Amino acid sequence: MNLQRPDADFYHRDCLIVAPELIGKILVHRLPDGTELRERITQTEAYRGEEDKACHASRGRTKRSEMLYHESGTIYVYLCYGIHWMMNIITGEPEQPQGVLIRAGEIHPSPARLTKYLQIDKTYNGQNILQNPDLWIEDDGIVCNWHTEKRVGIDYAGDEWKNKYWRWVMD
DNA sequence: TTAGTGATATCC
DNA sequence: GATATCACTAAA
Repeated sequence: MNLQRPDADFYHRDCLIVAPELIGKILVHRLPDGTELRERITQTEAYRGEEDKACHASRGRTKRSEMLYHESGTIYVYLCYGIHWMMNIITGEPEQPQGVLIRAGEIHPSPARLTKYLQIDKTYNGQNILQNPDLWIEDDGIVCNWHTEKRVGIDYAGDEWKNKYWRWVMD
């Protein structure tokens, strides 16, 4: 098997390019006891810039949205509804807030269940996925077909932004 | 359909 | 300091 890991150039592109390319890749988390949890990504969503009303950076740079402005490969994890951890990977240029939400995996088809299984929480917020020895993306060469849909759970963002087909789903 | 849950942003 | 909001899930 020919395993590769996406490098800095992979993430250093627009989120609209990176999001579909993450489909089919495998997210791996190695626990302190050596156990490796892995899950193939089946769904992603792009959040792009301060003008994207659905993006956490739409209200400017805050303590929470800070990570969106960091260099590509930075991991952005935040707590939603008091219970659920959401994991994003930052893409594109620094200072241009954008990222890709890991929305679902093969076994755990929702963002919160995925992070729960992989045991990803705020301790990873702000770390770089290219530099953390215990968390990485693997490419086993499988190419998947996908289609796009509207993003979910962002009714507050207004018609222009909530109707964008910025969600990628594996077929 | 609705409760659960708590950090964050925004308003006094 | 107080309140409203929220990129969700599970149970009913």
